[in-house]
Order: sequence, then structure tokens, then C-alpha cells
Amino acid sequence: MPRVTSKDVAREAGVSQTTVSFVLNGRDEHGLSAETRRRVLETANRLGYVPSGAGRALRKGQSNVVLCVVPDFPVAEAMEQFKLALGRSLGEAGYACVYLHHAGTATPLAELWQHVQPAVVVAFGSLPAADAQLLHRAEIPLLDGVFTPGGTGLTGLSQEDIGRLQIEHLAARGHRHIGYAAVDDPRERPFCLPRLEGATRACRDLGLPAPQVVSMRYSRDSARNAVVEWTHGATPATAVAAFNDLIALAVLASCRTQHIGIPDDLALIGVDDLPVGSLAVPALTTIGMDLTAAAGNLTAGILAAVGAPAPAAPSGPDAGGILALIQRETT
Amino acid sequence: MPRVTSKDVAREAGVSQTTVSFVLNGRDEHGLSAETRRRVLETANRLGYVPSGAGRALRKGQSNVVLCVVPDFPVAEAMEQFKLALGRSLGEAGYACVYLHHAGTATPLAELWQHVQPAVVVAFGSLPAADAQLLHRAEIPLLDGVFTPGGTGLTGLSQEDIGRLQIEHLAARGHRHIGYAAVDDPRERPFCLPRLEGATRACRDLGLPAPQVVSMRYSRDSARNAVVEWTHGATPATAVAAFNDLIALAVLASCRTQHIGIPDDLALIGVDDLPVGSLAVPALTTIGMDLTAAAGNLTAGILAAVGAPAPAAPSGPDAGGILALIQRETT
DNA sequence: CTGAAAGCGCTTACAG
DNA sequence: CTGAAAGCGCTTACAG
Repeated sequence: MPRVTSKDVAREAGVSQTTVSFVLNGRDEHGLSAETRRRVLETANRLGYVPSGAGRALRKGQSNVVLCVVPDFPVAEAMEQFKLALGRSLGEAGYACVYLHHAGTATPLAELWQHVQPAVVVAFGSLPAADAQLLHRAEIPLLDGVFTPGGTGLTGLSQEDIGRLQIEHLAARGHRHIGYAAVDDPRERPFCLPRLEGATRACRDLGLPAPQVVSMRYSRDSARNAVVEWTHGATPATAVAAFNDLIALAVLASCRTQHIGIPDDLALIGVDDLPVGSLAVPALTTIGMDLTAAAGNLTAGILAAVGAPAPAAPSGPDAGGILALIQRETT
Repeated sequence: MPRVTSKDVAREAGVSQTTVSFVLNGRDEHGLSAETRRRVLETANRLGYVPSGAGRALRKGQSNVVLCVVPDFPVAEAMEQFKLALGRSLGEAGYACVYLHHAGTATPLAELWQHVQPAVVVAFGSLPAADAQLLHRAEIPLLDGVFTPGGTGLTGLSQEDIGRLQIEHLAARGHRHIGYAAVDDPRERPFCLPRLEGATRACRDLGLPAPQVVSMRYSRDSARNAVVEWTHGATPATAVAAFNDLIALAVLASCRTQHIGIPDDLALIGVDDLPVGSLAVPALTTIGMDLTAAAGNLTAGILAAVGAPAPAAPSGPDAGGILALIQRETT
């Protein structure tokens, strides 16, 4: 069965292709009669007409696709929710949001984005210079490093604030000597560094000593060494802020084998609000994020980049309230 | 800067557009001279020519994009690795693999696939009938329910075999009364049901009583009730096969609060080989999967669906060896 | 108020 | 061995 084209609709409705296009794209200024409009709509519907993306893209020079390039972040609940939310809010704005997952530098992005002539490319993490240049040449707007910039970026999600919030909570519970559990994985650096930076600054602002940073992996051995460092120094830490929930869970497990009581000997706070966190014994205190709001902010940025009218923004990028402390039993 | 087209390359190289197309698509049968070929290639390269996806798609009626539709599966390490691996192997075959993430039935797929005129649509999980019909009309091959079919499907990854492997391991360790920890989340049903089915059949084949199934959520309370059911019956279970590692971790946590020793009072095996599993105390025994191989199998199926020549298949779809027992401390 | 025509960039049957 | 021309489906400036 051959494809139904706008020409078919035009013939069937007894109008020209031009009229079909005008009706379907809602271009009112040409003042089409209500009757013509109705007939075209009815016919298109009856024939099951779906405009050709290729035809439109060829003509307009760009498609309605937003291509999100995702490096191989360690799997995170948060990332998945964010993707879902972004797809939804871009969908409402008439854009299709597709994801390109790639590991390392193996993928020749050059050969990929040409297939999907995207209206925008959004890079989570940052793109190799060669790819960025290619996009530049093709005049495809690139939103780079969405999650990594110094400030809150386009999502309104500040990594610094996450670290700050952790410290503020621990300080409010009376802790002064605080350890920071960083992660020893280069792929996580874009998140870990700014969180640590925020934590460090918060300590300074509160008049506390700088956090005692230990870098570790997601393993029990690694966590054990870290715990030893925090607890056996001249001024032992009484609380630890972990880069994320997984690291916090590793610390938690190691404390059990070392018979260190949580939260009494050592308080602990993670980031992400993973479901597993509530399963731990004791249940993990953590920082949660409103990813729907963050995705909404990014959508506004994307639409601005394509020059589309901004949607009825429910909140500005700095409306705050994206982060929330979730207190359970480890603090 | 306007786009570099094949016409530009042709003019610059002093040949026709036809010749450029032939050279770039490697159509040898026309017997182009080596010199012409070299000059075209060099020119294309120098000008930074990248063929227009839209132009090609319009002409050929389909693009080089494989669109994978992913419902909101609970986040799983396994799924992410699989996506990465699939992108890689399709990339090698010259196809771009993009993912469309959607939650529930909210997304009007109808309006999405038209933007990206995909060569194939691969549905992880199954598609609403309306969407399937739309694709059918457009003559876009649909690989539906990739993970759900009765057999091994296109990935060679049999959910039944996973359940069977768990039971065989527990039986080999001497267990006869086995509990099964199912999950109470409709989104997981496509995985949970066949795994349970495989476990049940394995018990039958081994002459063991059917597993005592308890359905639970990812919470400690829920796990506590499950553990009570398994341990307080007339013939208490001595081992539990869990739907996945997360469920197993919930059971593990609950056993600790109930002072049930693992593995002595109750052995436990999960599925997925999550990193957190090795952090647990005791470390979790589980089933791992070779997702690169599984993705390779699916790629072969996709290429067959588009009528492309199969790649140099390193292994048939039933080459086995995709699943592996990873024994740690809970069995 | 509506339509005929051009052109986006590509591939390929056909003609030399 | 190489090229001129048609046509994929769309949108839009232009002409009535």
C-alpha cells in the first residue's frame, strides 16, 4: 500500500496541495473558508494521512527532532526519569525527543546525526570538538554540557547546591567534622567535582573545617579504607556526605562489618533518593530532585535555541525547590 | 554557511552528481575509473560533505534509522548496557540507533515516528495496536515484544532459562523447598512471569515441589511479610529465588532485621549482577547475562527485517552461553 | 479566497 | 565510462 500524500488528500478533498498544507499547518492569515478547512481535515483524517518527515525536513532544512546525546553515565534512576520527563515536555511542544546512547569515543557521531537532521542537539556531558564543529557547520544549534556548567545550567539543577544542602543538613544536626565520599570514576567527575565544590564552600560559609575528602570505588574494600581514614584521624569525622546513594550504601555496608554504629558513631547522607536507599538498614537519608521541573527548564532552553515560542512556562529556571532533603534514619 | 551538497562536490571535482553518488555509495558495477573515484573521495572529504539524511530518506522511502521504543521499564543496569551494545552493533552495520523513551500510553507515537522515518521500529515491550497499525500502513517493519515472547526471541535471551538456572543452582546446593520472590509491579510482568514459569518448570523437572511464590514490592515491610510466609509454613523454604537483585536485596535486608541467617537459614539468589549486589553483606549470588551477545543477535534480526545482508555473525541466536551463574556468599 | 510552480538533496533508470 | 533528467513529498512566494 503506497503512502498517502498531501496530494492524495488534495485530490480527494477537491482542493490544491497548497490549501491542504495551509490547513494542516494552521496558517490562518490566508483566510481559508471554514468549510474548506473542515473538508480538508476530515479527508486527511479519513485517509489516515501522516505528513512525511523527510519531505518536510528536506524543504525546511531541519526536522522536528531533538537529538540527545548521552554518554555512558553509570546507570541512574535520576537520569531515566529525567529522560522520560524531557521527552514528555518536548512532545507537548511538538518536538520528538530521541536519545543516542554511546560509550567512549567509539561512535562516529558524524555519521549519525546526518540521518536524523535534528533541530537541536543536546549533549549531556560534552561532545568531542570534531562533532561540535560538524554541527556548527550544519548550523544545528548545540546545547553542550547540559549537566556540567558552573552554575545551574539550563536545567536549574545545581550540582553545587546538592553538596551545599548535604553539609547544611549535617551542620544543623550538630556535626562539625565532616567527611566527603567522592567517587573514583572519571565518568562521574562532571557530577562529583561540583558537588564536592559546593560542600567545601558550604563548610567555609558555616565556619566548619573543610571536609575530609576520600575518593573511593563502588566496593566494600574501598569503602572500608575510606571509613578507616575518616574515623582514625586526629579529629575523626562524625558524619559523611556521599557523592551519591550508591557510594553511601557502600559506606553503610562497610560500617556494619566494622561495627561502626550509624547514625550514632557516624552520620551519613547520600544523593538521588534511590529506591534501594529506603531498603537499607538503617534507611538512608538523601537528597531528592524534582526532575520534571528540571526537564521543563531544559525544554524552555531548547525551544529558545530553535527560536520557537516559549511554552506557558510554569516556572522560571531559577524557581528553586528542585532539591529536597529526604530524611530517614542515617542522620 | 550553506550546506555542502553532492552537487557542490560534483562541480568541484569536475564530474556529474551521478558519479558522485556512485562513488560515495560504492556502486562498482558501473566501472568508474580509479582516478575519478579518488578525486571524488578527496573532494568530498575536503569540502566536508555529509549526505543529507532527509534527501536520501525522501528518495529511498526510508532512512537508516532504527527506532527503539522503550517503555518506562524500571531502571536497570542490564537495560542500559543492552542499549549501548545494540547501538554499537547497529552502528557497525551502518544504521543509527535511537531510542524513544515513553511512559504509559501518554505518548502519541503516531506523531513521533513520522519525524524519523525509521527503517525499522523495535519495540521493547509491546506497542499499542493503533501504533502497530500505523507502522503497518507505512510499511515500516515492526519487531514487537523483543523481550517478551515465549521462546528466546530475537535476542537469544530466555527469561525462562533465567528462572531455571536459579532453581538448578539451588537444587544442586541441596535445597528442596524453594520460595520464589515475584514482584508486584505491572511494568515488570513481562519479565517476571516467564522467569517464574521457568523456575516452576525446573522444579517439576527436578522432582521438587513447586516454588512457594510470594509477590512483593521493593520495600522492607513487603519483604518482611514475604519472609514470614516462607519461613513459618508447614514445610518452610530453605532457599529463595528472587525475580531480580533488587528484590533479593530487600529480602536480604529484611532477614537481617528478623535475625534470619543467610545463607544458613535461608539461601538467596538474584538476577542481573547489579554492582550493589556485591556490596551487600553477605554478597549476593546472582545470574549475569552477556548483553553484548544478546544485542548482536537482535542486530542480526533487525538487519534481516530490512533485508540487509547479515553481518559476519559471530554466533547464532541460540549459541547459548548468554547466561552465567555468579556465585557469591548468599548460597 | 485558491492554485500552479519551484525547489530542498538525493538516487537511479536511461541515454549516450 | 559518464551525464542529464525525473521524481520522492513537502512548503511557500507568487500570481491570479
